[in-house]
Amino acid sequence: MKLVAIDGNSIVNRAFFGVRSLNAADGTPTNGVYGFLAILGRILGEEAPDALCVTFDLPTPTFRHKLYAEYKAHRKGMPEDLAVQMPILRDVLDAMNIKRYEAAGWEADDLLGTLAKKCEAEKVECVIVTGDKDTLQLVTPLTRVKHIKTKGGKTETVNYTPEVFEEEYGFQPELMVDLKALMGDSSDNIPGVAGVGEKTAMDLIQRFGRITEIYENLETLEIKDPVRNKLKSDAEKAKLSYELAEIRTDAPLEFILDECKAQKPNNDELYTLFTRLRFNNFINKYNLRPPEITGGEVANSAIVTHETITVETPDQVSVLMNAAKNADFVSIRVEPEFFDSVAVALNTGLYLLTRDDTPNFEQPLKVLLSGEVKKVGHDIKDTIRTCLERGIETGGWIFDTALAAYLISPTDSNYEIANVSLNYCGYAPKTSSAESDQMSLLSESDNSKAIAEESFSLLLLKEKLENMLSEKELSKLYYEIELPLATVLAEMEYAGVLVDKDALIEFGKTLALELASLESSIYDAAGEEFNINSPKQLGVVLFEKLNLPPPKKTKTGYSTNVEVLDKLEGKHPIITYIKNYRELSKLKSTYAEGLLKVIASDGRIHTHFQMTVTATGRLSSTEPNLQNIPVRRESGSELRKMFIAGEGNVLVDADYSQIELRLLSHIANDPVMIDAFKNGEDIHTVTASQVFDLPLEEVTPTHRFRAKAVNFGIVYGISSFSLADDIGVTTKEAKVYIDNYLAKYSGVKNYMQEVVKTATVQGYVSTLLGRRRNLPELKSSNFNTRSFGERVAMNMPIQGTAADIMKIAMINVSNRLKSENLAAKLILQVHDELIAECPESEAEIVCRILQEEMENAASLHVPLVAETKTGKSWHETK
DNA sequence: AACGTCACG
DNA sequence: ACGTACGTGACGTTG
Repeated sequence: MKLVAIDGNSIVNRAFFGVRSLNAADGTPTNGVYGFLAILGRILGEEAPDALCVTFDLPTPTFRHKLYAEYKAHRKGMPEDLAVQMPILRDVLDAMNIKRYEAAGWEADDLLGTLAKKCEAEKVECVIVTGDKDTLQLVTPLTRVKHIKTKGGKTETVNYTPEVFEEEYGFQPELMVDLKALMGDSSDNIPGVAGVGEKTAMDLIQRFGRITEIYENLETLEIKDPVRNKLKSDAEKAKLSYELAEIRTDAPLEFILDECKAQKPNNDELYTLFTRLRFNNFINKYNLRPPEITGGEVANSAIVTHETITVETPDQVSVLMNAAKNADFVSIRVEPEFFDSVAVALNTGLYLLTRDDTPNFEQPLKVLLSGEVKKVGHDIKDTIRTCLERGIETGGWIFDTALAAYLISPTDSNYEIANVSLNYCGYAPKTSSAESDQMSLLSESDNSKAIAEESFSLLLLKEKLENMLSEKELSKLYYEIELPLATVLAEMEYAGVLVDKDALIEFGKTLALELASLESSIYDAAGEEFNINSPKQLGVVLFEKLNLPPPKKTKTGYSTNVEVLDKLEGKHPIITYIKNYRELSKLKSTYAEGLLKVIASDGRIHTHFQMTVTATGRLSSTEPNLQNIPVRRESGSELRKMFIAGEGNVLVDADYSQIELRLLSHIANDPVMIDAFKNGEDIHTVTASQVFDLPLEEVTPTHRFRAKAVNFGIVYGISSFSLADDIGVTTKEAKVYIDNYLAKYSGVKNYMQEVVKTATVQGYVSTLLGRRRNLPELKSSNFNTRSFGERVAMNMPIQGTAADIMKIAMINVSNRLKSENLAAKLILQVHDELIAECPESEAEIVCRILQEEMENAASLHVPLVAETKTGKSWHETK
């Protein structure tokens, strides 16, 4: 029989300092709880105990040593960020059904001592898990102390058995109290004997044992007189220190081994907690399932029971269709893959239509998806795209719960129905997507049940989220930008981009040949064969075998990234080969081969634009990512020749010129910068002339290059170190540039200060259009975290406003193309660049539309400028 | 799954 | 003294 007793305070403290900053959805710090659970998992794996408990100090302890209360009072208080996590940890442990021990006025060490003693009495093995060494005095053959320490981000454990202890200290564990009595412990405010430190104390204990022995024979001991005198004058202190250091074993706790024995966690409570804390990996680890809806929880809703009615007769169909058409709105979920079932929730009931059960299924399905029925969906862009692919006309989408949840809190990690529902309505439906891994194992009826549950929860969510949007003044942004954009994006994805498949295959082959040749050159130069793609192996070859000087290290070893290689170039021929190899191998794997895999049967690539991913409001692109197709280097732009227009078509490419800096000038209301843009000047040259105090015509390319880096740096929330690193000057020099910049652009300086200040007070930043990002980081006690928050506060309004403006432009372009009956279609967006494909005959008008709509998407203190170009390939438009 | 690397704005 | 720019996604290696 084995009990593991965890020193809760000590372990959570260690976890708090060892785990990077983490936050729950509402910004509450959670890293201590997270780390605690990680350590707990590890312990359980190592020890496989029969029973488990955790001890805690109570928040307001009354000290048992009244005389020395002042010592304890000095003890450093817990950081606020950790203190708020303590009740959460208690809740988590309770939900896990793990026994907690705490007693007013008793410290964790005493509780552990008491537990250990009771175990001894029952001949139960006891493992004390702790992060400090105070409890080592408890070690016996039956009681072991598992000491956890963090070393360079990794946690190490030492198991103190009596043998291990004696090996390290040279005396028996029970003498630990005596040691402390002599040497003291500042962290526990044990005074000890003045002038006696660890060395002397160890020596005394090793030679003479107990302090009682030492004091009884003080005059005759073989020790130096100064030590003897110190011991003599602090005899009283030593005695008191002994009492302080001795862990008591008589705490009033009722230890019942059975209560500590392994019990199942409370699924519903733990799932709810972990979701709130955003501990998704623990949800998986403990196999937790979303709580199921019970009658009681939904009693307040319009639907008292959420029993699903399967629509099976023509009569039922027509009744439902009438109700749906006349309702203010319904909510809807469609089985995503085959559209084989659709669930509709109304205020009057929850209905399921399936291809198998519902007569003439396609007909009601089409009506429900059409503009005739006003409806709420979740991730409607996806549904709309599927409708387009299946030739189903669609419209009437008045709300998207995923988009709403994103606007309310854009930093959440996922917006699946179960999560959103749990966050905002307090329960989670059984979902189809959350169990996607087991999708194939789900029977058809389970799947249908899932979408029915989902549609039901959307109904509840809509009301809640709509209120929150309006509270946070996000409604305009939501209804005028995000919601209409979903349709535009669905159409863009559906249109896709044509690629020259044969050319791409050829490109891949050419790359393969060049790579093979580089590979043998590299092996020759290295004198051995190794995996060039492994940074680890490459590091060994470069810095150990070839003895090149390693300029930089990463956490795990040598850094071999391109900056490092640049510094090494010329020192050995292998470097150039490796740089070329890296460049080509990236092209081959990510682009040549990667893109080939996703060319659809129509010869086009249909990316997925994600609307709920970025913290700033930008889109992202996946499967494949078409927003990071190479362009900067020669070899990469080759690739853009393969992104082409269809037969008789051209690509029209429009991009904003310096949109972020223009927005900075506007938002900061900086007269110098605004002037520069109004006069149509080159902003980097102007900045160079400001920073280096030169007339415009004396600005050299180097000046301009550095000024450009400063401009970027300002937008990102600059630091002199990084700027220096970026442009290769000293930190000191970089600082001069920045100071000059801020002196000349005083509006910018002022804005940067103000935005951080306001964000700290409000807890969020926002764009011109009202998009928000919460910034719990600004309240962090950690310097790095806080600095990060400050940079984000400076950057998000700029990047985010640019994203908002581009979204407006996209909606307006899309509308114009339709209202002017053009065949042109938008096909891509790359943050500040918008690409359409159209018949050659439309090229001119489409250019004009793109330019006009992009430039007129917002009215600022400076003009917005968009430049357009036409070509048969993406390469030609550059 | 985490890391290092590198592609883009 | 800290550790260093904002926002993304994909790939290959490694533990």
